[in-house]
Amino acid sequence: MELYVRNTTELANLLRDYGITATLQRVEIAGILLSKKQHLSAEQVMGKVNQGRSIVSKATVYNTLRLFAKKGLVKEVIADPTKIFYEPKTESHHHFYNVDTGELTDFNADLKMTDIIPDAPKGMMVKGVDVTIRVGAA
Amino acid sequence: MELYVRNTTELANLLRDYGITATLQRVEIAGILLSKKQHLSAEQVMGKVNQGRSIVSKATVYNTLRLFAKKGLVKEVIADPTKIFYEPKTESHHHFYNVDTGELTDFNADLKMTDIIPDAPKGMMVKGVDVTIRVGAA
DNA sequence: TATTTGTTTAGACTGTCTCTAAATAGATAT
DNA sequence: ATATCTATTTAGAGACAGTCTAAACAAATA
Repeated sequence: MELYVRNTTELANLLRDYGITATLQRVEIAGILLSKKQHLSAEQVMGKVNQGRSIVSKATVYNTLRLFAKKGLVKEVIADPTKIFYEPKTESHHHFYNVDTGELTDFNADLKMTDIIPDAPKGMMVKGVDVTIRVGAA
Repeated sequence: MELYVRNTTELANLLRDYGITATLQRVEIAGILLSKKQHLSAEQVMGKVNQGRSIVSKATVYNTLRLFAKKGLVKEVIADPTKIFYEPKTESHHHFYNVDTGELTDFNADLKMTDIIPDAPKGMMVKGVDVTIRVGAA
């Protein structure tokens, strides 16, 4: 599964690999978000996908990002209390969150966080571990 | 600094210890949130503080919780993408977040997370480390 | 061609949270 | 005490991310 894809057919195949029907709008959105390591909010995707022309509606942007996250193609980052960020799902990494600017930056998890976390409550399954390091002006 | 305080004068003193001017409204809110280990949203605090009668306005609830967090008396929990939760600031612990129900539960950090995290970016200071374990129906 | 199923859409709507400008309360000076 | 200044609270308007609805559209199948 190749991330950071640009080509339309490759993108369509990638979507199918994740069980997502490829449509024009979905390919457009995937093309933007998966082009490189980045964290984009729904409104940022909205802006980039509709540069000038209007291709994808707001509802579709929100629905599509949610769908991508549910299918495991992208990851939601919950760190900014005002909005969700989306990022390509790459190797295990976590985030610095700058509380002054709202900026997100990655750091690699050399030590697997899963090694040090407790078991999930009975009947529950661990869906993921998110580590956020809040940073700010010293 | 005694958390889980109920008594009004103790609460007022606690607020002063944290550099917060004690007012009727602030003491009411502190009394609710600091009474025990719990995670409350602003709207939940709003509901509890105004049982029947109306004592504290919405604006004051939001402003006060933000003030408490800034002064270090309570902690903001960013895990639910739709709202902020507030909790008494106790020993280092982290959270299970049930993605199906939105429920938060604590787990103790026997291993200090600060031991395994990388340095903050240049000129930045680490304000805190939050670990959220997303769980859901198996 | 008709039917079914899935996707997209504009725009209304919701819920959390913030802002504003006025009223109130508390503290300080005279 | 009384006047003055500063901090706090307030109702209500407003901002903004995100969701919902019901209709239009597209694609696949009968």
